[in-house]
Formats: sequence, structure tokens, C-alpha cells
Amino acid sequence: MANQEDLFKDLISHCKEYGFIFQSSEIYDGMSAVYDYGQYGAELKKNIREYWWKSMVQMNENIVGIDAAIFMHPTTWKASGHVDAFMDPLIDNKDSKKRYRADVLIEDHVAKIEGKIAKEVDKAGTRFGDTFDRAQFVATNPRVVENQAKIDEINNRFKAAMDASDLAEVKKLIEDLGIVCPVSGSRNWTDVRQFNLMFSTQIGSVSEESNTIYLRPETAQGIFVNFLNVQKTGRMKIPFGIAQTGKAFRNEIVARQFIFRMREFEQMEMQFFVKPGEEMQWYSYWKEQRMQWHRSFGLPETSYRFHDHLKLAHYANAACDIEFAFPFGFKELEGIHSRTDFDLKSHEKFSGKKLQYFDSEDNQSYVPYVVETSIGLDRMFLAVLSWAYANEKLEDGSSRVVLKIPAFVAPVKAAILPLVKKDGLPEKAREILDLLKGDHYCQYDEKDSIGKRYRRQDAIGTPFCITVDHQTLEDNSVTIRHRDTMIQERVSIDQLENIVRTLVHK
RNA sequence: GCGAGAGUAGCUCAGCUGGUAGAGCGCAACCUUGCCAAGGUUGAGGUCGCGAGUUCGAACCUCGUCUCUCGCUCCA
Repeated sequence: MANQEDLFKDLISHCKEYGFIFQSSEIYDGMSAVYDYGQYGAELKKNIREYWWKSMVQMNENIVGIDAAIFMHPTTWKASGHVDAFMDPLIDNKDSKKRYRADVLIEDHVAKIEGKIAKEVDKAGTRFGDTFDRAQFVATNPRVVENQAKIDEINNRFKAAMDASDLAEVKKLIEDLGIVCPVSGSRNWTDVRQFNLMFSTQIGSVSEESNTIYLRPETAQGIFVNFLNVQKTGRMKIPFGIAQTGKAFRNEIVARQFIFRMREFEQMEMQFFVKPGEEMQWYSYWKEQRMQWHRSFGLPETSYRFHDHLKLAHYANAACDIEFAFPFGFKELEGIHSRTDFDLKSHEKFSGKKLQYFDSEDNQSYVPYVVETSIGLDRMFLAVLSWAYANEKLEDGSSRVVLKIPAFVAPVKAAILPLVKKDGLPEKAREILDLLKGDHYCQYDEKDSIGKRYRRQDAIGTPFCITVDHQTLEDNSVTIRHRDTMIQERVSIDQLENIVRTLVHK
């Protein structure tokens, strides 16, 4: 809907205008797909992160949290499969504008030749019947031998080129083979380029001795490599979980839609280690648990839906997303994956260390299976904000922009406002600020008319405005104005701490 | 990365066939009012995304570049 797009644009402007999100390095024209969180954005993000942490770690006896480093041993990414999977050589056809993986184009070509051989063999098979010696035929038939030699040559050339990182040679191979674009049918190719989806840097300050290392493309591996450390030192018994929040980095080819897909982003992950064979029941359990967590934000249930993966990644035996109705459509917000024992087994293989758990119930050790819940913090932030943003028409014909952020994650919990800045009201208001600011992030504002100040707080999503008026001086009462309803109630200052705590608590 | 569109004050935008920049809102100070924005006075803010070129002269034309939006593509 065009209306939704406009709303999204308005939201992006609002985020900048009110200090939620700025483009990174804006004064230098910015960086594509990198954003900074401003004064209110940082608060909201922190509140969502803390709520997640509390829900996962504090509320679950068998889940503990860690904070692993962004740098990890390079072999980690070989074990996880990222090095191979994230280094595809890509080539574009200039006519169709389509992009292909160079290795896939070559493989397809090889497959065609293999098809020819198979056809030849089949033909001969039917001709000779029972007396057909397949191995003999393949070794001696001139056309088969010729084609097999072609295949070997292609594979050798490709392997040699890739091993030498000689991308020009890969392109030459594609040209020599006369591979055409399936769409345009043309041979008008760009150079082959390698898109490494992982960011790399050097560790070690002396260049000859330095090693290439990667910024982690996911936080999960930090948990896997610490599986035994945590299990032993925390005396954890399966089933148990390890949670972590932190930055991950992906050099996305296209990163768009505001903070939905960024090159640097924050994940909130929990890896739950279970007994092999019990993973599906835990997978279902966490699916339900995570959806409940989302529902606790009080956003409409219709904003969320499950999307079960039909095509599974190499490491998974079940996977689904929780999708959210963003302004640009239903998109992935959180993933729940049954990762089997792929990661731990792979780390066992690459490290040569046993990553097993001794189960004293049935007296055996095994590599645990893993159920993962992985949510993008920035995406959750965007989900909350895009739902909360509203341009309301009021009964009197005026309008207001309000962020209906759930109170427990709102950046500013309460604003304390003297009705006028005289008659001792500011002093009284500051007393109340001092009373509350130890427990809640509050603001004091005395500038402009009271109505204008309410609107200002609406725009940053402050759920409560506490107003000090002349009656306050007489009976020690103030009014609390609720953001969403704009209704005010009068309460005693003595009760204020309790009231605010209750309203803001989750 | 490709294609299309866009970039002028914090925000939304105007700026004619090239003649050295404007409005509204917002912001700051003061006065006034005092319970739901838009009262008065004053003020701060822009080498028009950046860099070249054409021109006597460029926000405007040309090229390059950066960034954003949309569509492809990519998303273990």
C-alpha cells in the first residue's frame, strides 16, 4: 500500500528528527546500511535487550548468559561452514542483468557433458544387454573418453583458478566453454568477483606475521565454542541454554529498508542443548515460548505469524521464522532452528576436542542437539517503533504524532512538568524528578505551554506526564497524564513511586 | 551489482528559459497565557550531498562520485 510506504518514510524522518536513529557518519555523506542510535533510540534498544535478557536468563533457571568476543579463531568459520558458503565467485550477464554464481554456471556446464556421457552409456547398455561391461565401455569409448577428459580439464582448471584466487582465469574458463546466460542467451559477461560476506581484518601488528581474521557473521559460534566451558563451570545439566546478545557483521550485497538489513547488527540468541531425539519437542516448546514473548509486548496478534522453512539449511532438521508485519510487508524477525549436532560435531572435528556431555541418567556421553532462537535486536526495535508510530486526528480537529511504545521499553518513562515556571512549581517538580530519577529515566521540562510539552513527550513515546500545578502546593498531589488516552488522574506524591513502578513494570 | 527516481535550513518543501537562496513548522532567548501544538518580540541555522567541467555567471546544464527510495539480484 502506498499509504504504508508513506508511513514508513514518515517514521524514518521521525526517527531522525527526534533522536532515535541517525545515518552513520552523516557529515561525510553517510555509510550505506550503517546506522547510529541516538539518545532515545539507544534507550529503547537497551530496554528491549534487557527485557529479552531478563526473559531468557533471569526467568529460566537452566539458561545462563555469556558475552563472547567478536573476534574468533579463523578455523571457527571453517567449522561453521561460513568460509566456504560466504565466498562465492559471482558473475553478471551484462545483457540480462542477471547475476550468477560462477561455480554454478561451470557446474551446470559440466553436468551437461555428464548428461551426454550418461546418454551414450545408456544407448550402449540397451545395445549390448546383459553382456554390457560398463567400466570397460567408459574407459574405451572414444566419445565418452573425450567428454570425460573435457570434464576433468574443466574441473582441474576451475579448482586451480579458485585455489590461486585467479578470478580472471575463472572468467576465461566461462568464456572458453562458451557458456551463455540462460536468460539473455548472450556471452556478454562482467568480470568474476568474489563477494565475501564476512568482513575480514588483520590481527597482529607486524604485517608479515599477521593473520586474516573475520568479524563474526553470527553470534552463535561464540556459544558453541564455549559449550564445554559453561557446562563444566556452571555445572549445567542437559537440557540447558546459553544466551548471548551482541554485534554481528555481514557484508550484504544489498542492504536496504532502513535498519531492517544492516551491515552491522545486533543479535539476541539462545542455544538450547538437548538430548538427541528430544530436539523436536524442544523446538516446538521454544517456538511457542518465543511467540509468547512477542505477544507480551501487547502488539496485535495479527502482526505476527510463523513461517515454516520447507528448504532447510545444511545444519538444520527443522526451522521456522517468526515474521512481523513491517510497513514493507511480513518479514523475518526471529528464527527458531533445530540445528542438530552439526555445529558441535563440526567443532569436534576441526578442533580435535571432544564436545560431549556425560548423561549420568543413562550413563553415556553424547554430542547434544541444539535448538536455537535468534532474534535481530534492530529488527525488534523497528517492529516496535513501526507499530507504535501514529499520526492521530483528535476530536478537536488537531492532530498529534505519538509513539505508543509499550511503557516497559519506552525510552523516557515519565516527564515531570510544572504547569507554569513560577510560584515555586519548578522547584516542586524538581523534587519529584529527584524522587524518581534513581529508578526511572525521567525528564524535566518547563519550556513552552503545557500542551506543547505533552505533544513533545508524545513524539518520543513517554508513557506518563506528571504535572505539578498550584493544587500540588496545597495538598501534595499531582496529575498523571497517560500518553495513549490523554486522560489525567490526580494522585498523591507519596504514592508516585509505587504508581510509576507499577505502570512501567513488566 | 543492475535499472528507475531523488538529494536545497533540524523536518516538510518552494525556487520560472542559468543572474550569487526562501516559506511553514521546529529550535534558542525574553515577554504573555496557564491542562493538551501553531500569542508577541528578537535571534541562530544552508558555500543548495560532494568533486570536476561548460559559462562572464551554476541550486538549475554536462560528467563523475556518495547517499537514500523503489524494482531486480542476494540473503549459509
